[in-house]
Amino acid sequence: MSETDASGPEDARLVALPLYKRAEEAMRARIADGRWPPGARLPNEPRLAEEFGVSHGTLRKALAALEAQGLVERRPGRGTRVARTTDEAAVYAFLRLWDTGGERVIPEPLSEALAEDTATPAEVEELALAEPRVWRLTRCRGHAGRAVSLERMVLPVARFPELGAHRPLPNSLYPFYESAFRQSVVAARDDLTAEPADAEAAAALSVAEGAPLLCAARVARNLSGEPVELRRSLYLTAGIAYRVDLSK
Amino acid sequence: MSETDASGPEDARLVALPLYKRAEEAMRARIADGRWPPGARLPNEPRLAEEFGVSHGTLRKALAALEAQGLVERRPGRGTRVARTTDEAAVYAFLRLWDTGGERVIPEPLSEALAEDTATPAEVEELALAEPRVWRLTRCRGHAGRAVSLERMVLPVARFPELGAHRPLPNSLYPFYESAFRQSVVAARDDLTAEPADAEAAAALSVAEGAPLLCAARVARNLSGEPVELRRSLYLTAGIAYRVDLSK
DNA sequence: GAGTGGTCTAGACCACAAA
DNA sequence: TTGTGGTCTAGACCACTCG
Repeated sequence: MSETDASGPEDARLVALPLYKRAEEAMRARIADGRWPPGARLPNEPRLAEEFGVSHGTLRKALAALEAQGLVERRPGRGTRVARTTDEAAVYAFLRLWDTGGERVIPEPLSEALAEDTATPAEVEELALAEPRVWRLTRCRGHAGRAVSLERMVLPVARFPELGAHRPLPNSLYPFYESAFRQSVVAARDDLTAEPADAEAAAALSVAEGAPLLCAARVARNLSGEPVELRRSLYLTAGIAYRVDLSK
Repeated sequence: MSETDASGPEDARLVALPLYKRAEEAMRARIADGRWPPGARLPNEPRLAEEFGVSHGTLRKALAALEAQGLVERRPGRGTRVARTTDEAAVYAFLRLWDTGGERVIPEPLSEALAEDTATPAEVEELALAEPRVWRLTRCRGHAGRAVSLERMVLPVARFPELGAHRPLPNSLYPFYESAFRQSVVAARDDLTAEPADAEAAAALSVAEGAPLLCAARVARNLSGEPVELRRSLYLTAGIAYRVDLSK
């Protein structure tokens, strides 16, 4: 049985791709556009193989790639489901804080402020905005009795309508983006620098102005690679570090 | 043909592992212990499959895992080789600096100092040293006409004998570790913090004492997971950032 | 017991690289 | 031309989950 997104040689863009790659991209597209929403169960392997016109082994190679990227979850005897950002592993993927004792750190919310505003030209560029209205969310979070981070988020109003109706916002924003606005964050880039504390950060984190803070400037993206959120986090790295594991 | 490291069910520790995993671990062991040194060419797939007593497809699944981890390189028509740390991709894996223009930054050496010393108790612990003699290597590197990093490395003398005979050391240390001392770095963990510049860093980087610097505290490990190098890099993040790509 | 994903095989054919 | 890795198939059997 032929499928529009697993089309044959008539599609010039896909004709050079191996079958397993075509099946992978077809399934990725279904997840990205919502035909297979987070949590949805996929047809079983024989069905998918028949649908895409490939063998069992080829279809499994495509599914293995999606699983490796954290897009689907497979369990023997249970089936294959579209992964949710809610899952613990996905939350930790974007929260890289560890304390000196070797334990993960999850800061708790201390305060938040939300306002609607017009994006700066740089923000319009970075968020690829067609319409310059954005939310500005500022959040202070703490750990072990003291404030450790000041985060300033920029969110397109077009992607997050009525964000103000959901306050106070939950501690974990990405699962909330997914469940409330169908905006799944699956990738992010952090540019890390050391910055002197400005007046607002100094007050929020109880340090002197000019004290060294770790700054993480983030662009968070969805499955289609579209920017969804800008975030500038300032961390007071006393007893806490931003951990990065590197490998060949 | 049977192999000691691809043994049959008589090996209780491995009996539960699937065949592709056993083949993968057997090959990983050969790379780790030097039977297959960096750059060495592996037997072709049919030979390996016969040697491990598995089918073509199963053997390929094991090789694919090693390739994904950057341990081997495979090229159609050419064969499979053990990857070298020298390869460009491997060097960049541990150098995460980008400038604001979106270009990679590779700092050039400005000065270096090397001394033999006794490791602190913390260093003995982190490097799992049986013998406390270490090299202390301090290096200052620059980019675009100004000093941008001050790096302090700690290397076990037992792993790096006669390190002093190789001065001046090359800019890329990890390929040098591999070629000169058979010490391949395949993984590292950076703990990032913001620190005020001490007197030495302030002088080396031409900033005021107390100025914010990005500090990367690294433990670099070989294929067996053994710590090979401790490194504390201080970066002047003016026009430069430490970039991290995160994904589910 | 029915249905799911996980493993493994044996063989075919292809594209690529080097002698 | 020879040998390499890359793709794909058809079918088998297993382990797990759940009703």
